[in-house]
Amino acid sequence: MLSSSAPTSESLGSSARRERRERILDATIALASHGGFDAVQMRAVADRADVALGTLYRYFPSKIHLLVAALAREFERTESALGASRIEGDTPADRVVTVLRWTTSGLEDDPHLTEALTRAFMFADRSVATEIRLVARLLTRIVTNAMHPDRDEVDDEDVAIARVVGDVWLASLVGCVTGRSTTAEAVAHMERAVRLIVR
Amino acid sequence: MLSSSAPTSESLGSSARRERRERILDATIALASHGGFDAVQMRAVADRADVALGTLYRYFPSKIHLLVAALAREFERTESALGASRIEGDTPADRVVTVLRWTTSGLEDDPHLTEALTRAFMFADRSVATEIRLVARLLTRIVTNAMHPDRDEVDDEDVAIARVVGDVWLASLVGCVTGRSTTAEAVAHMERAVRLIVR
DNA sequence: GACATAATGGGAACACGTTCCACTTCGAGA
DNA sequence: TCTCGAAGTGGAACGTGTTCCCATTATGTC
Repeated sequence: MLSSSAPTSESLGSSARRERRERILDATIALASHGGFDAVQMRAVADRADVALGTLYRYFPSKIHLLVAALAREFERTESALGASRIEGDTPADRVVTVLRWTTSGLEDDPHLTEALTRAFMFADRSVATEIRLVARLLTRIVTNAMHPDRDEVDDEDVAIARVVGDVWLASLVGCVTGRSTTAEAVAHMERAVRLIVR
Repeated sequence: MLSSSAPTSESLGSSARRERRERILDATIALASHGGFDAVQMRAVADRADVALGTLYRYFPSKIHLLVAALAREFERTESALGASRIEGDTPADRVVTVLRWTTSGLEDDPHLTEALTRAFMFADRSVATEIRLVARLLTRIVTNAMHPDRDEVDDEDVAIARVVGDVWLASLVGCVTGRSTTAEAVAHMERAVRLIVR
């Protein structure tokens, strides 16, 4: 348990463990991408990642944990991709819209994946609180960063605004996934909401 | 199928059918209220409503349909309860906050029920679109009505605002259910959001 | 190198949502 | 009243998430 390397953050243990974890998440994304939430079957993930079912459950205690962890990894990648480039737009609202568009287009390229990750996020219960919080924090940070790319610190008000934007974003995703609205409608709704909220 | 009475709206058929439907929804609410989403087990619902499992599935093609239908019924009752009384508050924002508080307190009295209904709503997929749309419409109408209790017609802008409020409300519910925030925090967040959005 | 401990593999078993089927009951029209 | 089709009953059976068990393999210690 308390082995050598711990360069990142958590007690992820050895590199073999980390590799296996990555393999599992890769398999999850691949299956989700192909057939959505229902296609992410635990036995299929285990097969594809070349681990036993019991091992999969040792890494991720439920299908929801697994999918939310996959979502968190995607978000981390999105954030670092965004961090690298300047965000287009003159006003905070413009930049937020840009970021949301960018993120959303990434998602609409892969509707199955979006469906799987969104539904997992929405279906999660308290036992997934840690992972959920991680995702929520990432989302808020992405938005506040779009609002004030230069600032390192943001005030309370900005966080509240960013959370509202995040709420609308999630609700819009749910709207798409549940077939209540098309992607275009969802994007339009988000834009309108941002113009209402951010200034 | 095309029997006698159809006094309300849909093709609900005979009164025996309607009674059975009500009994099923009652059983659903009772079980959800007691033990949340997981306690709403189809066999248990069928037992409690005194119908066979197959009959239950004839009325509601899945657990999610069942729970979303129950949510819709609760919303309809909420709306008619609200419609009866004047809403306190001098400004649109105040009235919206009042309504949300009222609705939310109703829900927080019964956290299990809230959890069950919220998770069902969030987990729904396209096949539940009809019921989902019904709930969304009710929610929007409740908010727009709070904004303009006197008006019968509302403009496009108001609907957009109401939808954002609804989004925040749903996201806040999810936040509670997933243990990301306490009820008090959720209410505070909603209030702040409404002040930002409605004027 | 031998050992203790933890991690993994393989697979059976269980729970609950869902489907299916054979049989019975109900209700409306001849 | 009789008949026929629709609706309901009871229960078996299937799929998938989840748990459990134990033999096997890695990992770190002496």
